Amino acid sequence: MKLNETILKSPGSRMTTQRALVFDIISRGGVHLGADEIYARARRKNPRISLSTVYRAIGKFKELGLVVESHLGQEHHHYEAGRNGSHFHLVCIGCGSVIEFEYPVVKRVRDEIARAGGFKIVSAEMNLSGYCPQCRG
Amino acid sequence: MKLNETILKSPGSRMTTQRALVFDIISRGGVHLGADEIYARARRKNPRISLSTVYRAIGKFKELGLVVESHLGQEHHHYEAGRNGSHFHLVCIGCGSVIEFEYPVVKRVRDEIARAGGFKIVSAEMNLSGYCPQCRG
DNA sequence: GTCCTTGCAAATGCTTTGCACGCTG
DNA sequence: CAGCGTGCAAAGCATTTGCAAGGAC
Repeated sequence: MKLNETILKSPGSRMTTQRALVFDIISRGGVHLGADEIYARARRKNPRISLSTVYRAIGKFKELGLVVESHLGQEHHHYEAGRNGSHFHLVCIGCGSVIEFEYPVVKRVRDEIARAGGFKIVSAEMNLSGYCPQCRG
Repeated sequence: MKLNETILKSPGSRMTTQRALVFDIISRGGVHLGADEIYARARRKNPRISLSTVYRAIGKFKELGLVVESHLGQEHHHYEAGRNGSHFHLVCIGCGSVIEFEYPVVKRVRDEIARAGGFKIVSAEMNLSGYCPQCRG
């Protein structure tokens, strides 16, 4: 598990059961979880955990690069554990399911843009929305 | 101007001075404007306009496809007038400026994904963040 | 004249913060 | 045992909504 190492390396950060729990949930969550869902699942293991702790844990993980935030739909944020930006999301307008695509296009664009404009790209996000095979028609 | 025709064509929608004003501001706003900025500019022309009217106007324009909403940064939404999804945004983490790129990649991905997965893509958005030539180093 | 739109104020939903106590390193 | 992390409650923002009055067609 990467959490322990990373947290302990970062000066002034401590390892707690709450953080371990939140990180575990985000890592396992195949789908992209919202803060509320992470909170709900966390309470099943630790009923005393608070929503602010969930948010603060997520914030720390983002800061350490362990978790990536994405903006699916127009609603709240979604989180997923350590990936390196070469995939993107496809949200079905019909059923709300999120399909994840691995695709080198993000990296490709990244390189081309960086070369063309002198930009240093730090992160890339791509979101498509439409209808999945079941929902279209 | 496309606003009049489009509004009048759509059944049960009416043309008002407030809507004209809001649409004009979004159209001219070279940068991508947030609701608060649109509101601020609108008040300079019409001090009695309310923020809810701005939001409702934007909502109507989105519905009619006249305006596109994007999620730059993690903050609030930004709006821009009628484009056809073949461009994307690059946000500088240093100075906050938004650079807009025309690039056929979105269309390309769209077609490939649609073919591969049986998806019908309705809209696509791509956001990159990083450092512009002035801010990096 | 009908009924869509506006303005105001209050409500909502997600996220953040202040503060005293608890626990990690 | 110093100081970061937690829980609770309350605050903060962007956005939405209810309602009566106003305006477009």
